[in-house]
Amino acid sequence: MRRAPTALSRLDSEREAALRDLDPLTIAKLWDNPCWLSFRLNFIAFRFNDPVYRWIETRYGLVRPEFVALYAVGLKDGVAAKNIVSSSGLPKNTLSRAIQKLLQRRLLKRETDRDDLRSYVLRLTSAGRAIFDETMPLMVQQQTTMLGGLTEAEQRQLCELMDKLVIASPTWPNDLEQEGIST
Amino acid sequence: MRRAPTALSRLDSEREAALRDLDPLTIAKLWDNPCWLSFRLNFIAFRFNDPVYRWIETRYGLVRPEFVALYAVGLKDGVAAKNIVSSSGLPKNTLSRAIQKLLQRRLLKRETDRDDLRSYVLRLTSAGRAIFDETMPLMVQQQTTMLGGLTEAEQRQLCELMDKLVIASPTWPNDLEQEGIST
DNA sequence: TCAATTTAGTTCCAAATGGAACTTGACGCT
DNA sequence: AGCGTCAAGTTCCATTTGGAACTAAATTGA
Repeated sequence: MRRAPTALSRLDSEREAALRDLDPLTIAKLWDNPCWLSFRLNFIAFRFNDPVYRWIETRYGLVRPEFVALYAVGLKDGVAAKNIVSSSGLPKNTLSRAIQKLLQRRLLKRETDRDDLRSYVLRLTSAGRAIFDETMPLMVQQQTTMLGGLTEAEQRQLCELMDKLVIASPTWPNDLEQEGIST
Repeated sequence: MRRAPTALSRLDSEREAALRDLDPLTIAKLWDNPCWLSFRLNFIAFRFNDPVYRWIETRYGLVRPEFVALYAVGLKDGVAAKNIVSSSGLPKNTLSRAIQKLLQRRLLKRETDRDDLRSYVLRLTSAGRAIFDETMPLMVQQQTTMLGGLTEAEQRQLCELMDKLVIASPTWPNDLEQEGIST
């Protein structure tokens, strides 16, 4: 199933075969599209997210924002809703509801933050941790599958290039501006 | 797969400053997250999509699936709804409605496909083309801004690495499997 | 120190969403 | 040809979504 990184010649024939499986519009979005970054990001992200979230939904009955919250707390114990909002981009009311649901289902617990009484400190219950621990390897497996066509070095490169983008992201504008606001 | 922070000898001070602007949870998702690919994809995609779609919505009153459809037809004249579905991942009923709306607003026209009477051939009207032409440079500008922190060579690398992923995508499973289905 | 503003999280409700069933046409297969 | 299955696009409807207004707490600043 999983192949070792392939030689260029081998890749070519596989590549031909794979291209035949892509929709013609997908081909156009790849190679005849000035917005190459956006398409590749959204397409690859979708191919990761879609199987993962469908599996989580059928397995645990958790919808996407719920799992986003659970995963975030699993990664970093004690975060607040605001952190999940700013790292995920989901609207805060959606996350508020997701967290309520997780509290009801006892997958999450929370206590008010002593330093800021508006805020709550979130933690996983053991039931929540169990879901996190069971899901993580499957997500990693999906990632491994997706990266299977790249060499180790290429995987590292990709990771580092995307790192740079995320790190630079605070300097990007939050709104498109059509024309410079005149001086 | 755990990753060490990217080594950036010279830009350390800038990097420090940028890191201070990232949410602590974002930092954890970057460097303490086995699913590094998923996070980076979704985060960067969001930072592109969010400003772009908000601008398009306020400027033209087009919601996301509507613009997805318009953009697709702009890129490749004569596509059918099914192509947009498979290249975008949006559900087909959502796209059906989006296309209806664009037809009503005379941004799109369609004729039945002679070779398949179930299907329609979609084209932009000149009004639709005008929107496409006005939006494209702004999207490219946003992309240029986002890639501004990478060298030309790095941008090319990123593009090529993501290419390989998209090309390999037809071999990826559409569903997560917990245990191998025996051979 | 105390109004004025901002921030964390919640609630409200109109609108968007997407699964499932449906319609119509294409494509087997015998 | 005739029958069963599949595919393109639409419609139905229960659920989800997210903007906006809200509450309460923190912060600013004069």
